[in-house]
Amino acid sequence: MLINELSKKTGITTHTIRFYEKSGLIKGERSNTVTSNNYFHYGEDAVEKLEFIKEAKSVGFTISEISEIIIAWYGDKYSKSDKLKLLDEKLLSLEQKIIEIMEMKKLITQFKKDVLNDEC
Amino acid sequence: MLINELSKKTGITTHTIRFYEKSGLIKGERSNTVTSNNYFHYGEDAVEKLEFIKEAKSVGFTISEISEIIIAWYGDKYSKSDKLKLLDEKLLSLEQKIIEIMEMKKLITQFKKDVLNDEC
DNA sequence: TACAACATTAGAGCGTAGTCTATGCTTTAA
DNA sequence: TTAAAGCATAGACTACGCTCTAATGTTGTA
Repeated sequence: MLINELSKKTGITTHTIRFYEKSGLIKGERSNTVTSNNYFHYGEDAVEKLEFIKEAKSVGFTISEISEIIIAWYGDKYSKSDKLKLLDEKLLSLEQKIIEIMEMKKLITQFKKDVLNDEC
Repeated sequence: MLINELSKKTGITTHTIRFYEKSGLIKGERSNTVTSNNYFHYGEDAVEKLEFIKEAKSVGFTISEISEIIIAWYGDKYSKSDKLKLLDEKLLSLEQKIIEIMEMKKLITQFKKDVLNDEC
């Protein structure tokens, strides 16, 4: 599919898709049969990756972290054990985020008590 | 205390403290007895707020969200019930973040399985 | 064949959250 | 008393993650 269709399928603008492509998160391919243009073609993997990027962004991963995960997931740059190591690190960082959020919940719950008791 | 001491106590640079002050997150006071300078003085509340800001940032709250929370916590701009409502909203958004992180954990765990099974 | 719709690249602009520099005044310690 | 350290303000600069514009070429439908 071309970029416009990819955009419609994912709800991500073509501008942003191109930005992600420049950032190395996804990769379109030029047809080796068509020579009249230099349009990029995308497969279902691009849809999958873009959906992943949306979710990964919402949990606070940066573009470069997302890039690492995608390379560990799809790429052939790392060895199997390196991929697993990287993914485990990301799982750990997610655990850490949950802990921090729990602590923040406690804090805000305490703020609520303070408000109720007129302590500030 | 003056800004330098506040900085040392919290580990936040004076530049960033001033940035937070401009953003309305903390507020120093000028002494009404000293007239030879216009230095800002900070109390323990500033330390408390800055520590909170650090934690709130790490869970992904923006400056303007943090500002809202601090106003609900310390300020007298909102009514009691408005404060509680705002804090409850923030608690809900934290619950939502946890759910998203759980989903991301599932995804990455699946990626690990894919890697192990050479499925990508 | 005209023209709208879509493709590409390069590069400018923007909001957020700092980070740093310059300038000038004040305080403090030698 | 003088030099170093600290304080204030204004404004420039930076990184990240987009977002948009301009210029130009291609495709598809009336």
